[in-house]
Amino acid sequence: MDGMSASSDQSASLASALQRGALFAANCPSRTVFKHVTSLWGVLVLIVLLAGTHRFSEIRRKVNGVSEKMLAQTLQNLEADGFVLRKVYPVVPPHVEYTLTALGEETARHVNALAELIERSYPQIAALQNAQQASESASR
Amino acid sequence: MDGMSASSDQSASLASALQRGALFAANCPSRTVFKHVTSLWGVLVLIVLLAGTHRFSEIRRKVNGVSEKMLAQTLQNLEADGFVLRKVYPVVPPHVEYTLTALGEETARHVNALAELIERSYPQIAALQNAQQASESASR
DNA sequence: GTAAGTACGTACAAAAAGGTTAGTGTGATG
DNA sequence: CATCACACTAACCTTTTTGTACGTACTTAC
Repeated sequence: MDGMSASSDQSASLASALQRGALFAANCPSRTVFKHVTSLWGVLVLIVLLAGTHRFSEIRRKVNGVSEKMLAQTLQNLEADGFVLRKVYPVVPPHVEYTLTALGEETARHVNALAELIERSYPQIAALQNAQQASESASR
Repeated sequence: MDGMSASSDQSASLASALQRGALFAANCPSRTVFKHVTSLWGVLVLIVLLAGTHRFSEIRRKVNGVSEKMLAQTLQNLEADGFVLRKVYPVVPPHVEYTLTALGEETARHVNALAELIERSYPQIAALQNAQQASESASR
């Protein structure tokens, strides 16, 4: 899928940019969806749900550091975008279950792969950052 | 005021959750790296650079809507994390080129796959959202 | 000589994200 | 009988992120 040289013509690059999708358009609604799934909490929720159906507080316990407010908001976004399914059991202590939809599962797998890649390469990244800091302070 | 006791109590559940990485730990540095690559501008820059080496203003023209400041910041982050390589030609009108590193290319491919998935499924998502809005206003 | 382009840095303002606290209503647990 | 757990919501406040405007040092084009 290469063959596209770095073109300097603006209309050509714009056309190719828009061909591949709307994400490159300035005020495009799919950017919002994208932010939902790539936000830190969105990512972690998706990965947790990849392991199966969870209740609200189960997710909260697994995703360390998320507040109830943020978790609720994240789940609402993911539900509205069709990534997770929310099932409410009308019992007296509330019981709500969250499950990935088919689209959510596919998305979560991509997200998980990306997360795993970054986690695996993090030691290397950290080493690089230390080296850069060292050379910076040496040049000063 | 909780969470500090987590280091001993939740360590068991943390261990299982964290087996595949540190992203689930509350204040883990790899979350920062993750945010760099999954931020909207980070994503779009990575995808643009997947097509090859670009100059600063070439990227700026392709990523519609990004300000110079944000683009500079994004590129600095991606460079510090080892995803992009910055090459400066010390000529009088400044000339700087940005290229993906090997790690950056692998990351960008993942990111691109995720972006393409979301773009492809966006029509479906938008339809769902319209349907949900319709049913909401009907129930009122 | 005036304007535009290049690759940023900086100061300030606006906006968004996120945290904290409190509250809901019942039911089980101590 | 008091507290906790559940699954949130609302109000309020702080922190972080992002945008805007401007400056730089120089060159090329008009």
